[in-house]
Amino acid sequence: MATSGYQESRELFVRRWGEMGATWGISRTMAEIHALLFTATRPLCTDDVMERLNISRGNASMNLRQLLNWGLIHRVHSRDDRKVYFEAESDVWEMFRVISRERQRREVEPIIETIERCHAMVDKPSKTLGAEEAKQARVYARRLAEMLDFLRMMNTASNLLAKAGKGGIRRVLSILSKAIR
Amino acid sequence: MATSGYQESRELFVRRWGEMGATWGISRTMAEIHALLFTATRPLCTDDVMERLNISRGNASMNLRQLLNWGLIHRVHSRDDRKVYFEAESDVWEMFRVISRERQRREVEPIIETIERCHAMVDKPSKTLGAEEAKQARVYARRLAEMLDFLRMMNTASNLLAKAGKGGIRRVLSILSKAIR
DNA sequence: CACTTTTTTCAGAGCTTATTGAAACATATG
DNA sequence: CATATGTTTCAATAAGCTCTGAAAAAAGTG
Repeated sequence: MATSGYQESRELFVRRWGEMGATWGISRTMAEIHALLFTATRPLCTDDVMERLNISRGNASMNLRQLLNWGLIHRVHSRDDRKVYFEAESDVWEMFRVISRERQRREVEPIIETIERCHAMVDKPSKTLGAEEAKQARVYARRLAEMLDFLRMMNTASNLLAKAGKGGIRRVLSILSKAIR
Repeated sequence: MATSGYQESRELFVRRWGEMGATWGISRTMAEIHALLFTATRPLCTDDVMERLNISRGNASMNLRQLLNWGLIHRVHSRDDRKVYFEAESDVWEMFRVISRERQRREVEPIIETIERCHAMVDKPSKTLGAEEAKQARVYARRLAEMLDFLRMMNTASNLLAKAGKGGIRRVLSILSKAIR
């Protein structure tokens, strides 16, 4: 196949999206598959993905599953054959909502729980500590409390955004831009 | 040293913060050093960091420098000796501002540039494309445009927040929570 | 239910990234 | 400016993460 500007552009996008994913803690291949499906005009099957990205069946399967788990892509069944096809969420706002909700659930909420536990461990003044150490413990406890406060607020904000949907997010950003300057 | 609840709690926090960093594309050690300094009640020197985290001098030096580059920690000079001490930004809101600004600058802005380039490559209808492919290219171009629109808006929002500072962020979140429900 | 097609799993290979430790480089001191 | 103290660099190594490929499992078909 001759490389048209279209194909060339798409390849560039897929590669670059993969690199970005990598710096955000998403495996390069998973991000590439996502980019491939996001820029596809029809659902692709596992073999399509394998061929376009030059990856093994196992790798494709694993990463497709992860993308399904994230809710970033969906299964589509064809009438013609018995393969499973995949399709990405194409609305970028919805995509953002899904990602931020999932990261919140998987990574932020667990760290909040940990910090709560850490805070509980130093909450009541201990008799086993010297005066100096007790003072340090209080400073430490206050910082944890501030971090908790912050993370909980982010959690709330994220939930609100998730509820708000596309229109809501746009509205918020517009309010935001006026409210600040 | 007997492990007080304080020390135990702090170790847990440092470990957990490191793990979280890792899932967000920040090296475990860098995040651990950051947590250690964030929870410290006095500035620490390289040897303190090495000892507390059981890491080599080179590793400590490299990661401390990276944290300095991010603007998450600062050098402090002691009168007593000629060592350099390090201190973390202790205001979580400021910390968040720094991180989001840096990620924007390092990772989001470059991907915006790439997508602009990708979009330019398929902007004008090509004569080398068949009718079917031209149609696909148009769908693709539209998706890129939507993505660009979204990322630019995020960029704007992030810049606004950066300008707004702590008070501003709080205010925005409060507006946000009212504006949505 | 026997057979075909498609998908998933996972142990080992391969690759990327992080870490060490020692040498080179800075900087302060008398 | 010689020496001591502290910091950075970087090649070699280690650790961790990703990918492959083939075998097992699952799903579809007549």
